[in-house]
Parts: sequence; C-alpha cells; structure tokens
Amino acid sequence: MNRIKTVKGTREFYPEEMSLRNYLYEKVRAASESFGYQEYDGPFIETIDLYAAKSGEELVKKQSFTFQDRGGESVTLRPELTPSLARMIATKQNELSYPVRWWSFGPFWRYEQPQKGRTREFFQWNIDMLGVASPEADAELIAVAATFLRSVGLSPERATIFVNNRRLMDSEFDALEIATDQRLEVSNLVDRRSKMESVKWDEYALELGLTQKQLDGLKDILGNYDLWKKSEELTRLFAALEALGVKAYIKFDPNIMRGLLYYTGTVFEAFETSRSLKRAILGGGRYDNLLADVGGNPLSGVGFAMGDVVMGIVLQEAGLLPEFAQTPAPVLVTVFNESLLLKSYALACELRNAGLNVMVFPEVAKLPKQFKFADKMKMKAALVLGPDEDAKGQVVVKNLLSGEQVAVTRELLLDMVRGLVKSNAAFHPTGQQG
RNA sequence: GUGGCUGUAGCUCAAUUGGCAGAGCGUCGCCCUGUGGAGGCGAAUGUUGCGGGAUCGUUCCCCGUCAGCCACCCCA
Repeated sequence: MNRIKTVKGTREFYPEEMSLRNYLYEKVRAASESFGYQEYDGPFIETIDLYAAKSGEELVKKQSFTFQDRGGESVTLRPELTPSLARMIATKQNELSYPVRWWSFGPFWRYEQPQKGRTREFFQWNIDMLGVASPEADAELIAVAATFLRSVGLSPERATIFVNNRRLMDSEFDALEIATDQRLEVSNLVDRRSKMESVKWDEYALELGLTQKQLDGLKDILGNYDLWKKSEELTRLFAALEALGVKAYIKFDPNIMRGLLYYTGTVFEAFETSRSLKRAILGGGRYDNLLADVGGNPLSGVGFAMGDVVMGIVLQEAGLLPEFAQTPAPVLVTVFNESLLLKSYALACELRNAGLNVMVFPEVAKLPKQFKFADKMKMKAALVLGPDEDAKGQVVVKNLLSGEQVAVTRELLLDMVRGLVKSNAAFHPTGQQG
C-alpha cells in the first residue's frame, strides 16, 4: 500500500487512543484542581534561546526540533514547558498573587530515537508552585503526584516516588572534597549507577578523576538510605508527606539526581514497581534560579512533569486501563425508505433537542444492515419509523441489549428512550476496573 | 548520533536448499423484501516497505535507503 507515511515518531490518535489521552487529561485535571491549581498553557513554538540557559545540553543541541520559519527566524517546537512558565511568570511577576499554582497538559516534541516509552511527539502534564520555597511546598507537589497515581489505580505497591535533595548531596560531595567542576559529571555518574555493572561503574568513576577514597565515600553515601536524617529539608518534607497522607508512596533514595540542570533542592522521580519499563513515569523538583535566568527577579519554584506515553504503557501493562466506551451515540434512528428518510431526520432532531445524543443512519438501507451497524457501534437503542408506525403516529423503540421492542406514541417516546439510555449505562462503563 | 532485530492482504502471521503468493481474523455480499449479536455459503484486497545488484528465475542471497521494535545516549 502506497500511503504517505507519518513523520517519524509522531502519533495518530484513533478514537480508542484518543479516549486514553482524554482519560489521562481528566485524571490530571482532577488531581491538579483538587489542590487548587489553575490550568494554563504556553506557546508550542519558542526560540531555542529560551532553553539554551538551563535545559541541559543534550536536550537543546540534540533533541530539539529546530527549523527556520519563512522569515528566517530559528524556531523550536517546545521540548518542555518549565522555561516558558518561568518567562510567563517573570512577565507578570509584580501582578500575580503568590503562591502561583498552575498546571498544564499539552503536546511537546523531542527529536530522539523512538522506542518503547519514547516518541518524538508526546503529551505532558506540568504542574508547578512558585513563590514559596519550603519543604512543605515540595511535599504538596509530591502529594499531587501521589494523588494522581492513586486515582488511576496505581497503589503504593505498584508505584513509588523516590525522593532526594540536591543540597544534601552537594554538602556530601563537599565533605568528599569533590571539585566543583566535577559535580555535573558526578551527577551523571550517580544517575547511571543502576544501569551499569558495578565494576564498570567503579572504573568509570575513576576515569572521571575521582580518587579511590572519594569513590568509596560516594558509594557509602549512595548506599545510605538514612542519609535524609542529616537534612533538615528532607526531614520536614517527609513529615509533611505524612500529614498529606501519601507517605506510603514515598521512599528516600540518594541515587536520584535528575539530569536537568535547573534543579537545586528537592528532586523526585516515580517508577512503576516492576520496572519493566526502566523509565520514570514522572519527575521533578525544586528550582531556585530559573526565574532569574529568564530575566525575572529571583523566585523559587517546585514542580514536576509526567509524559503520557510511559503512563499509558504502565497502565496497560498493569491491566488498569478503563474499558473506554466506544459508543459515539447511544441511540440510532433507522431509515426505512426513501419517503421516510426526512421523517427519520426530523425524529432525530426532536430527540437531540431534548438533550440526547442521536445518530441517524445516513441513507436508505436494509434494516438488518442498520441494526448490525448499531450493534457494532455498541449502541443502546434503535428506533424504527416505518410505514405502519408513521400511519399510527408511533415509533418502534428497540432495546439493543435485550432485543425487546415496543411501539410507542410520540408522547411516551422521550421517556422511553431516556430510560433505555440510562438503564443500560452500566454495560459501557467509563470508570476503571480491576 | 551508535549498534542489533524486523518489514508479506486492513490486522496477526505462514511460504521446504532460490522454483505458480497462503491461512486465520476482519471487511463486503448472500442465506434474511420490517429487525442486530450466533451460524452457513461466497467474494474482494498484494509493486512481498522502497531502490539497486547477483541469478535462467527471488518474499528468500548481497548493497543502499526508509520505517518499526530493542539496547545505548538522554529524558517525561
């Protein structure tokens, strides 16, 4: 078949996939709004300069979709939202009421090799609080994440949010006398630890210029799951998480560093427990300097992002995908013959005016074909307006699940159809199962 | 950007050392001129991803390319 191909890494949302996307959007909205966050959005296209400051070299130089527009300007499809958010805040910095609590769900693009859990086009939930720099504010964001996980059926047994603090790690690195210009490489080293064999990881560390003593010290730190007790921030954070009722989801992990350069304090990442996907389902942290970097006055923020691709795979593999209703409309008005075509259209109009979602078969066709169609579409009721009914001022209403049908007058029709649509609602659940 | 595997009907996949392109599911039609789901019968759909090469001859071998998957890199 000689179809024109889709652009590599882009996604087509057939109705079923669209249902999943909208389901995630609904759950994201519910979790965000339950904590009082407001929805916003930024431009889908930005200049590369916006990201150059702090987003990380890989993301800017290798993973951005950058091209020239017709005016010769270099533009970028947004690879993330936080820098846009920082600018938006900076623009209205003096007129906003703080703390600002904002969330967003929209498309992003990153030019990378598509593979499981990674496409070049994806949807991402972003949620941030700005203007309060406290462990309790960090805890709130983590609690929003946990609330979302719970709402899609991921219990604490199935998903964990791992938490660390960059300031704590920095002071530990200070104690080991790791040089400032080595910090970034050491961060990457820590990030990579779970993915490498320990012997090779050791070699790699020494190659980076760490002494054996520093390496041993580093390994002590990374294996110390009580390290958080040394950090007042983390101690307060975990207390707040307890009060927020989400402690069951949380684990301290000194190995969590995160790649983005702008994180300065608390950092966290959520993983599905089986780790069949080695990717974080969400991640974020506190950034103290980002606003100043885009030209605003210093203002601290905390937030996280969650991609739809990994989330969708996790839910699917856990058997937590809801059974999405495929029914475009619950009621079909059949068309009996040419001379009754417009009467069927008028009948459908009448029902729609009464607030029902109604489809008319768009042409004259044999009834079996029309019923078959209604069946495939999982519709609940089919209406027949044939010569007999027309003569008596009636309409036949058929219950497509039971097969029963009755002829009713126009006066009784509405209640009858409404009753069917409601009573059969349970056959096409939109809520979650299992 | 690097490496590995894969690419055959709408979908999932067969096809013997290189010798006529197949099945299941789905779709459509009929059985059934006022009634769907089950069943029976029948039909349609192929540039074997694309381009080149070797060969009497290729879905099969070789090269290139594109796409998907997997791993690396990075990250949501």
